[in-house]
Amino acid sequence: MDPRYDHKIVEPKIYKAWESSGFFNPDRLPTHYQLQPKNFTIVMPPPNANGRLHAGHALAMTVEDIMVRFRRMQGYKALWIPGADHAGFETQIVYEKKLEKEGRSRFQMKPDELFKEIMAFTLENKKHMEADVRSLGASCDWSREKFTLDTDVVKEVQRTFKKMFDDGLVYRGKRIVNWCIKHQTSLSDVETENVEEISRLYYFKYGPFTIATARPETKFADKYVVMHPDDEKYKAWNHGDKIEVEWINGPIQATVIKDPVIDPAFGTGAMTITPWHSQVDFELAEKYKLDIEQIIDWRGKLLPVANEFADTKISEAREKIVEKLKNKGLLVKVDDKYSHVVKRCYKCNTAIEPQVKDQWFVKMKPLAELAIKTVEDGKIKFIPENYEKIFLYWMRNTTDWNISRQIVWGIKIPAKICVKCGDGFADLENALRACVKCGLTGQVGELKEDTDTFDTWFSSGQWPLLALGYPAGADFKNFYPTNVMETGHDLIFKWIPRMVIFGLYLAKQVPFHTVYLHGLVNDAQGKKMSKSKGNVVSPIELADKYGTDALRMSLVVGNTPGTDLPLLEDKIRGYRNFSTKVWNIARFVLTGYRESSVSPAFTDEDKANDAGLAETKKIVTDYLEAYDLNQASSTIYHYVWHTFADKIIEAYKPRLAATENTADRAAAQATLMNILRGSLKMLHPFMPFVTEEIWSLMPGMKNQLIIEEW
RNA sequence: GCGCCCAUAGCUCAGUGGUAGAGCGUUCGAUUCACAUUCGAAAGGCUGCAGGUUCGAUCCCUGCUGGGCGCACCA
Repeated sequence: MDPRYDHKIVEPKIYKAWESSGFFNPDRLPTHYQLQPKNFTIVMPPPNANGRLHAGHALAMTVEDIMVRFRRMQGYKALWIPGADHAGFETQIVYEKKLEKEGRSRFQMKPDELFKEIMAFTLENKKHMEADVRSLGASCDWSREKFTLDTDVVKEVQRTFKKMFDDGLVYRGKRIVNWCIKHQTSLSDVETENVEEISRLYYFKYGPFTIATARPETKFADKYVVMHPDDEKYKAWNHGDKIEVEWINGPIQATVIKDPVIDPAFGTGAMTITPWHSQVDFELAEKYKLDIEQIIDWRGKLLPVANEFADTKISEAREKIVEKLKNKGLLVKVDDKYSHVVKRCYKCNTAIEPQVKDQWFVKMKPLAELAIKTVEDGKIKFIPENYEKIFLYWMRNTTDWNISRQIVWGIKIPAKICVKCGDGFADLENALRACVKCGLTGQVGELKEDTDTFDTWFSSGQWPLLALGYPAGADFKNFYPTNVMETGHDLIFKWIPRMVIFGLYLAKQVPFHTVYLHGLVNDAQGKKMSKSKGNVVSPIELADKYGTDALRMSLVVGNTPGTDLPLLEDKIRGYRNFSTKVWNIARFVLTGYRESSVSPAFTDEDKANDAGLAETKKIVTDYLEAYDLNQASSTIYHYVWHTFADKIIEAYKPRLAATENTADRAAAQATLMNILRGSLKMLHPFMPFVTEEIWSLMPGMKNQLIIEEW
């Protein structure tokens, strides 16, 4: 054996050997595995095809690989399906930046051309992502790899839409959406960030009232003034009263609305509403069937209703409008320390402009109820447990889900929209020619194709089904429901609920029995890694420096699910030393190894040490079965280093020093070999490379360690 | 405002109803030995604060203080 373990040479060699042996594919496992009736399945959360893996992926790959390798060695038909995510909005933004650099813009391109370009770009980059997954030692079945824009995936996602449309679970509706004026698309709530801001709160005279607003630029068409029904200050007015008001662009007639959503203690207790650009206002408008009018266009500029301010950006218009109101004597006061929360685009940080738009929505209530019941019945186990509470809390407070996106890089919504009445219809076969709804009233509604694409989570929510070939695929029959969904705890809202819902809705069964949520990997200071902060550490570079095994150990030892962890280089170095230790243990045991014809005479010490190994294995197995990777890995680590190396080997040195092949020497040697074998097996899921390499150097080993019996 | 989590060694974090552990760091010693090092030893903790349950609480409960995160809002 080489005096030093060189991971740079060994790792690629070993991974290649695993791939060519075919054991990542459960169908190609040796015979005794085929007899094992139990499956173990994990569907990999597909990494973005466009990017390299980050530290969070490294943790995910490590955790999932440990689970899969453990079960494979136990004799399960272990299936881990890799995937690649087209990552809709994310990727389109990356590509738009590229276009920007080249002096182009997506708004000057034909949608299908843009789509083709992004596809080529994505498929080209996908190789790098896959290489990263391999370098982390992931024992996933590449022959089953799925891309989220594979033809069958696209077709099935569209079929789901049709089914939901037929079942009345999706509807076309005018609703407030989160509109990003930069990206020219609506965003779901999880794609926006709430940022606390200090702004000015302006108080204006509005007829007999004083109203407060942070957004004077939206107020041109405000013609409803709202107050709480029980507010003593305003008891002189009744719901529906008409009043004459001198307003920004002259006198208008306003209507009094009384509604309990108003907080009498905020501002003056009276406000005017702008239903097109505010969620609450929109809801009021719906409730009382009020007129709604768009004030700000899709690019964030004022519309002609603003008269002389038309075509001005809202940020520029604000102070000018305040100035005008001040000159008209309508400005009462300004509070410049008003703290409130503003929604921003999670990608470009642009302030979200609430807009009313015709979009497709998923009716969440009945689906959420399905999910709640299933989880309450204990059909899905959360690790750590408290995430069940978070899941339920979110599911109980969910609102309808806007699934329309105005970007090309995604799965097209197979629908037709009526030009006349604005209603929409699912249309998979491109068969609809005229509006059904208008047809009922004897009119002809011309239809146009919906050019929008699905929110990425609409398709990724179906991923466990799609990756297994739902509904007709053999894998779906054999491997659904999967055992574990392992992903970051930040996806407890974004992804997990949608997968549960689609699983229950489409397959009538949970998509997975266990949800394992790992923490987020931060930098050494515990700060979130981000490109803008420049503190991103590549797991691939660290693995290159210290070995993948060392990186993997550092990510699981002392780390608990659900808790964020810092990526500490010192810690990785510590486990690099451990892999060196393992290598040297093997060197010591194997280089002194001599074939012996003498039958060994085992001592009490030997028996005690064999028993110690068995006991350790039992403990580790129990931990692994409970998905406690921290305890499992810590236990092995201490056993191998501080029991096997420090105590047992030291104690056996005199017995091995015998020059003759005595029965005692044979016993000592056999015992050490047995403990080495057992240790390598236990370590293999955690440190697959160094253990497999040592295993190949052991005398009389026919199989790869990856398929050795646990 | 609502919800969730955390508080343990210098740092980063585990853990358990029976007066606490790891990695890194620190100190001392050993090392021609399988060891890009390793081995042996040591120092270091009123387990955030105050109550309660218990024979016994770091662990379970309540409150408080201090942090983190998520959600939702009021113009």
